[in-house]
Amino acid sequence: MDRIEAMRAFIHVVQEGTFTRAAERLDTSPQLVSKYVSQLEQHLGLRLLNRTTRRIHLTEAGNRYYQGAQQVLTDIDDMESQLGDLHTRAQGVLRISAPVSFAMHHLPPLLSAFQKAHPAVTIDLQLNDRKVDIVEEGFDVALRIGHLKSSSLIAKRIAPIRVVLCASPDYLKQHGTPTTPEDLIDHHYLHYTYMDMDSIKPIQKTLLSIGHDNRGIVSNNGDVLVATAMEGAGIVLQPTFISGAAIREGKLRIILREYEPEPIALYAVYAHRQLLASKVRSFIDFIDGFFGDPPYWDRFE
Amino acid sequence: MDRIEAMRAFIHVVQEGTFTRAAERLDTSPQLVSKYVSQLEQHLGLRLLNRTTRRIHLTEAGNRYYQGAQQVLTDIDDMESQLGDLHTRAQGVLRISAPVSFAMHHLPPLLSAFQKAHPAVTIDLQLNDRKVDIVEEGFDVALRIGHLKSSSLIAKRIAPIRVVLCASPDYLKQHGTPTTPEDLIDHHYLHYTYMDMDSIKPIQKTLLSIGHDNRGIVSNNGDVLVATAMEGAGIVLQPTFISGAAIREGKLRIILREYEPEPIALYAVYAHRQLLASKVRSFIDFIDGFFGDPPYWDRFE
DNA sequence: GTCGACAATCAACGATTCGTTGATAATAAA
DNA sequence: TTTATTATCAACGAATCGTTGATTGTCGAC
Repeated sequence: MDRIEAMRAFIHVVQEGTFTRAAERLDTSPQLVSKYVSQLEQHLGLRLLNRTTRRIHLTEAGNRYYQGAQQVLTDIDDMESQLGDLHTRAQGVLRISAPVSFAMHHLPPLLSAFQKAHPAVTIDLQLNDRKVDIVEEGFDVALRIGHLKSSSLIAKRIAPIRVVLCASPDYLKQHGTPTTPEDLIDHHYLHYTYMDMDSIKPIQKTLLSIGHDNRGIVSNNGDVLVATAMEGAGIVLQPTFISGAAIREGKLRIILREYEPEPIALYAVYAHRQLLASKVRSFIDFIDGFFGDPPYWDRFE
Repeated sequence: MDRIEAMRAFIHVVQEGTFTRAAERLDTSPQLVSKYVSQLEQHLGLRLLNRTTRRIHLTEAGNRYYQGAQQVLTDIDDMESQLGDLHTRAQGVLRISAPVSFAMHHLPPLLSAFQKAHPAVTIDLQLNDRKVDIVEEGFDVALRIGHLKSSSLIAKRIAPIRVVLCASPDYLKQHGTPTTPEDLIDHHYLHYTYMDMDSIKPIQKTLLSIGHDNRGIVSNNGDVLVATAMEGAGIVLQPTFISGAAIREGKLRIILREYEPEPIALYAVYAHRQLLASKVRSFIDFIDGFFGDPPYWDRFE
């Protein structure tokens, strides 16, 4: 028995004064209304209505139940309509996890525009380069860069991420421009410790061997490495969303372009495809296409 | 879908942190709990829980719904347990309709005793000799005297009601004691206007003819007629619950005893047999047998 | 009074849903 | 890796739901 429907039926009977009219209101049959009320009485173990075929009178218990049930139903309706708003309008707190460097370079304009479009959404942006568990840590959505292994999560591809080798013109003039991966052996390499090596296989071996030589600089922050490369300290392998501006301005130059690995991608990762809160859905829609195709940071040539 | 059960399932999942433990608590299967929560989400149109196979986290919507649902469920439980009390303990207002004379003569001791046995019951006793509609006028129980025609109401027989012809010894000495119904023609008859003539057929004809002669007194109150008969004003046909005391004391003498009509009865009439509020059930049980068998007012010989 | 109209309930019948069982996918622990 | 645990899916029989037609009881009109 659906107690809520039964309560609704009972309340309508009381208000309309008759089973038949209540049934019309509820758009069902008098028989069903009668059944509901009977079941309700059975469940409660006492009579709610004294009824002849013509008229209806509330029992004392019925009177109390009527008031209580009315309250309960309005509570439920209020609650659900409130949730309905949550569903249709984007509102509430949107918790986002994102990689540090990418967020610092490219999220501010997006966040600003999104906030303007959805004023009722409060954004909580947590920057972190480790792989967070979005369910465990309560994130609505996480931005991730790389090749994602399959999981129960949904990963929507937002933009391609090119990773290029580059160095400053000064450095290249001084040490020569490599034309094959093997040429890299003689160079300074600015090594990024979090780099996902799976995604750049073609030149992986060479770079690793360089890394082992410890000739160069190691950091877990790409921005520092790129800036250092601009100073002429060596060759750096970094995504173009960091190095793109310097390349466009001529402060860095791409090398071994024909060995550039297949682009990896930026993904928006979230927990499910259906029954998504509107704030999440809106954010995914918003970020998808925001950066252009190709993304604006890749327009340096 | 039973939304209430679904809400209960959801709440237990949140509290226990796991579908399986919630299922144990609810004494059902994890599959069913999962189904319930899914249905709830489907109904609301949004996700309440972010779940991996190992852990569970509340969505923002889920958090709100959790609090609301918890409130709703406790409200319902409170309401129902309150009604449960109403059902098991006798309490509340008990509205009784009763015939005027019977109530004045024989209800006070019963009411007093009942009140002592069920202190939480407030009695509202309405005296009325017309046939009230207990549903229409909101009575819990009506006491009625007579032969009841069948109806949708339940009528429980409480006691036999003997109706006897009697007169004072003085009157009989003066006018003679009738030995056949035909003898009554020459007598004064104290006529009760509400008397149910169907129940006293054997002497009905004679009495009616006397009534038409208008020789005697007419009243709608049996007590007045009996008291008048005790003064020697004539013959009266009244139930023994009025005349019994006078007969026992020798102030009235029964006549035409062999023509005494079949006893009619006192009935407790109420609306239904099942799902009776405890106060009504208690009262019916209480009055049944209270007057003895035969009733104490008939113990005059 | 007798008849007709209306209201609630009862009975019975498909169609649907419910709740169980077994299997599957995914993750954490060992 | 393997094992154990967890949530979900699929499918089946059983129970319930909601409809239809008939029944009972009550009111109003002639």
